[in-house]
Amino acid sequence: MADRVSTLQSAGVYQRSTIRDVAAKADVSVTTASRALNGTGRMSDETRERVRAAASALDYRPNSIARGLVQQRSFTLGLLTNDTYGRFTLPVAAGLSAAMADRGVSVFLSAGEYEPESLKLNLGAMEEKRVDGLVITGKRIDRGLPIELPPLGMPVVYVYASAPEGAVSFVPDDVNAAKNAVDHLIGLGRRKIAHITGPKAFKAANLRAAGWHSAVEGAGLEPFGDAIFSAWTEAHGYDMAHALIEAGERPDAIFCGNDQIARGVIDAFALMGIRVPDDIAIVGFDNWEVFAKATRPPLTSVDMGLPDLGRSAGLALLDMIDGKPVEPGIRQMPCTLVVRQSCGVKSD
Amino acid sequence: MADRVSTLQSAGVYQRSTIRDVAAKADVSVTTASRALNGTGRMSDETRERVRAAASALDYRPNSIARGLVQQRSFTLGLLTNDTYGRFTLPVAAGLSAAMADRGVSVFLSAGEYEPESLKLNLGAMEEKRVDGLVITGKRIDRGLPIELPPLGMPVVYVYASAPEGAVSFVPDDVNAAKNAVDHLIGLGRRKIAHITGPKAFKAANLRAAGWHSAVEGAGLEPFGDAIFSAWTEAHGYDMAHALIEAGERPDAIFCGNDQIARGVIDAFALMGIRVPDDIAIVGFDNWEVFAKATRPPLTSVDMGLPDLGRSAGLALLDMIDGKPVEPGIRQMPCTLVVRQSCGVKSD
DNA sequence: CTGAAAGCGCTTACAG
DNA sequence: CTGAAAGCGCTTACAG
Repeated sequence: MADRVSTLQSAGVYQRSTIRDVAAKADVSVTTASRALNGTGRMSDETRERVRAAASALDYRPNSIARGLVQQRSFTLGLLTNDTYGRFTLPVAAGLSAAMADRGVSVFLSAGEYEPESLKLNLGAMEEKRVDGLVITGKRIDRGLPIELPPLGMPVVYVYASAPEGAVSFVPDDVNAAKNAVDHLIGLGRRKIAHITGPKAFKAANLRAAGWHSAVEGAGLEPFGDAIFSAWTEAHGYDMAHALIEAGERPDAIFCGNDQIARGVIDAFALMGIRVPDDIAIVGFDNWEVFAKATRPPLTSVDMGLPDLGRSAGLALLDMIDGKPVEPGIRQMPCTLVVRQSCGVKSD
Repeated sequence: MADRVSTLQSAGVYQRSTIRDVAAKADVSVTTASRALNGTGRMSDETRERVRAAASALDYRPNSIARGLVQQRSFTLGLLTNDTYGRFTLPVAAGLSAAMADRGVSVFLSAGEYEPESLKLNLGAMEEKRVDGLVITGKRIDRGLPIELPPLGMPVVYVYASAPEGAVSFVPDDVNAAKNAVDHLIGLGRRKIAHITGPKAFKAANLRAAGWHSAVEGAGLEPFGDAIFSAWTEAHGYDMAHALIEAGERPDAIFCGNDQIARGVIDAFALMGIRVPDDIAIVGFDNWEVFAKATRPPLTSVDMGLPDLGRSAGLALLDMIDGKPVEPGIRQMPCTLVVRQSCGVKSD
């Protein structure tokens, strides 16, 4: 049988070489070729090498569809997200997809709103593709899927989304992240630290407020007023900054629940002639660089390490797929504070 | 043979039903079951219905891996992007993935920098998965892949990236989008329209400048100075706004090459006491809502319709996969102007 | 150390 | 209108 040369281009059709071509060229059985290529079985180094050379000469690419059929694994994962906007999903997806690529696993993206209809469509597609597992991610840690997951017969992990009882999930450690950010301000000598954050209905807002509270009390200080629950927007940061200043006594620092609020606060202060950080230090949350780097001065902010969240979730999912025991529950992953100038750190 | 019930959960293993189970339950051959389910072949309505009922009772999901093996199609696409940041990619991916989901096609996401190493890794994975086609996207229309694509034997389309000669590619129609935006300003009575945009090295910046020029000249006006090439950042918008005002005569409108520049300009004007739009109208480009909605006043901006770009690219790719003739070349897709308040339109 | 054969779950000529 | 059989490209008991 003539080799099917992989670069052959007849009638626009590209014929890939198969393991049979490799076996024929190396003059071994298909069985041996398979084992040589996969590093399984025992055989002489010479044989293994001969097979590998043949594969390489033919530019052989194993067909993972065929492999998947017999091994009952597709080496694919599904990623479901409702964060069309991409603020959270793309970093998670990038970390996940990079970690998976190293292990020969590819990730199907299913972006869109979490509407029951489209969700079912996408889940159905992933079931038909026989994905080995599912990563479900969102844009807030207290909202999950709006539908009950049908019994899927595959492992699922949640990232930055609420998960049902007994599931494996990964979220940032909001409380400690907030605590560390506020500790940092305290370490820089700030004593009157206010907190402006998103809506009370968001769990993340409450956790960050708790971290703020705990840092302040841990240092033997009084919280500067109550946490101000508002909305996650610049406009609200702007308005709340005005309200805070008009209320009378000034804080010497504000820990903001996200970068957009921090941005609004800084803009308001600029127009009021309040200097950041000299008069009031500001720290944000998200480390969303288009915002954090664009404020004047650049914003110190908490980085949730979303790529790592995606990576960790993917690795846990792979373990589950391999049948290894994985502890259920919520994993709170550590965040890091990215220090820029808005917090008043001395530059060297 | 007993049906393998799809909800059976033995030793943690979930046994899906196969077409054999469906055939057995409907008391037909596997051949007939296949045809009934796919709507091919001719058979009595009664038979087809009986097969469908059996499939539904067993919660049968066709295994697209098995189907792919015989049909030599995987019903998957690969999406390659270097826009880790996600500004352009996620909208494109969402449009692509939604349009594909309706057709039973799933999309592999490969996000990361365009580093030759990781690119080869990802391409290799997609070849092994036997994707039916590839969508290559980026974050600027004049940069493509840093590696020569090996002969892949599969169709490729480019979106928001530069494409090799003879390829099929989709980009926004920057020239006309800019022209329309400036025409809008002219229609509102503005006569001295300046242009601040990104670096001269970016093709998009030159195209938008050309559109600005053409609109101004088309209306029999003089361009207000040369196009100001700068950088795509707020900081540069801010600085250029200062430079423009200090230079002497004021424009009555500025068309900005992106929303971040527009944001910087508006912020600078706010601090200078220049009123937008009363004194100077501003229009941006990208319609990136976190920016466009956060400026005071909200920003009128060009929307490139990225989801539609992804959608169109996917449909073209599907045609190519089906062997239909697809004209090579660059398709410039129309953009729309989203009117808010910064351009000075009268509110009703 | 190596190979012939069965089989993963489908589709599709081919035959009736 | 319906079915038996071959085959997509692999892996893996089983046998030697």
